[in-house]
Amino acid sequence: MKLDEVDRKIVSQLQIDGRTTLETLGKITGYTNMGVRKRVNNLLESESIRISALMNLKRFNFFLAVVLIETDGPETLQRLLKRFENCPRVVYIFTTIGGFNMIALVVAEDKETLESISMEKCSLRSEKGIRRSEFYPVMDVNYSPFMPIRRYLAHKDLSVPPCRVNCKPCARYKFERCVGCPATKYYKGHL
Amino acid sequence: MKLDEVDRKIVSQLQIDGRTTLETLGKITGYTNMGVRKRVNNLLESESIRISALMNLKRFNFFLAVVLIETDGPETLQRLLKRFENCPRVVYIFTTIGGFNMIALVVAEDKETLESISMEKCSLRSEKGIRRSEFYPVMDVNYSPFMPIRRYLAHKDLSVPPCRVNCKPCARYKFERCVGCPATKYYKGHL
DNA sequence: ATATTATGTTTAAAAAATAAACTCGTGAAA
DNA sequence: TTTCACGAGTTTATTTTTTAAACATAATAT
Repeated sequence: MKLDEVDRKIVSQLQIDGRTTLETLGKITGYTNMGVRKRVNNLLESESIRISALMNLKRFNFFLAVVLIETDGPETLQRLLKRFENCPRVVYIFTTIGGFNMIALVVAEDKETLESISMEKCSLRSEKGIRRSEFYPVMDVNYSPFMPIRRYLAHKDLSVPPCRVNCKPCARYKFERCVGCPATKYYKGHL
Repeated sequence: MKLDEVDRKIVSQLQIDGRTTLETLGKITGYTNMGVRKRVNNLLESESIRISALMNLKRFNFFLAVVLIETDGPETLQRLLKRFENCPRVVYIFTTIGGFNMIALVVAEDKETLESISMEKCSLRSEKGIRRSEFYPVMDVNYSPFMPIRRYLAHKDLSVPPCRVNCKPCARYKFERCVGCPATKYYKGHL
């Protein structure tokens, strides 16, 4: 898949404002609104692009961290991927080659909760079969504070978190040092 | 800033489809289209959210890498941030605390070019004052292949790249092992 | 008590999106 | 060469959406 100059202009504009009208996109490209419509529809239907809401981390005072993980083999890696597939705190999970074979970006509503997902049973690092891991709290997201936080996973209606680690028995949750999982009923935060 | 249940539904839907009409959002929330319109406008004007086009890495066969950097102090860090501010290959740069103080996500059109931004003078790692760095090619972006590649920076009209490192004298560029900088005229790739 | 502000609704007008039929150039097959 | 199908844009008429403005109403501040 390759984009020509017209697609490029369309995508650039849609990155700045994903709700730009077809009329405006037409003017930018020198096409009619119907011409540009077919381009945009193609891009969307072929899944070349997606137009999506990003959240401003600064506005919401969200905290990010990068987690580096080395597993003892591919089974552990797969287990981790499966387990955190629907975790609303996971922004990205990359599998990599090199010293670490998994790198994740995770989000929390406050520092205390970030600490929970650094150490507790609900943490990526808690999985059996992890040889080594490092945890880097993010101080600044430079250039642009907008991130694709998976809000639709924070539906607050489950009784067991997607990762299957119940918050209730956790001391941090009990003593109000962690807001719990945003996908469950007993969530206490504002994600 | 806090989102209530209505905002939450709006943002969730806009994450799935950023061009969802106000009518549809109204139905989802039980509001009129004008009611929901004010919510959406507030979210956008307060910069709580942004609606933006993301690119499908798989469709375009893009390659990602995570770069970990430890600098000798804050000056080097600031210099790096400044230098790569408008680099179209940078997806994210985080400043972190811990063993590494900078973590970046970079993108390339092919493996050869990825290698360039791992080692060449245009690489994040080439900056003076870097004590230590690691480079992790991403094998898989799990769950969702959509990423906010900064396409508007790939305008292909500069004569000197934003990072100020000219591609022309570079052997990799000369021997077609690197497509060069997407912000410049002599770019040979398809970003 | 009395403004004031934040939120939502209604209405009518303007703008945008859509479906369908049409045009034109290109490239493959007869 | 001719013909036909196809992709990419345009035009037009119609339907949907968006928008602005005036109006409600409840909560908050003075």
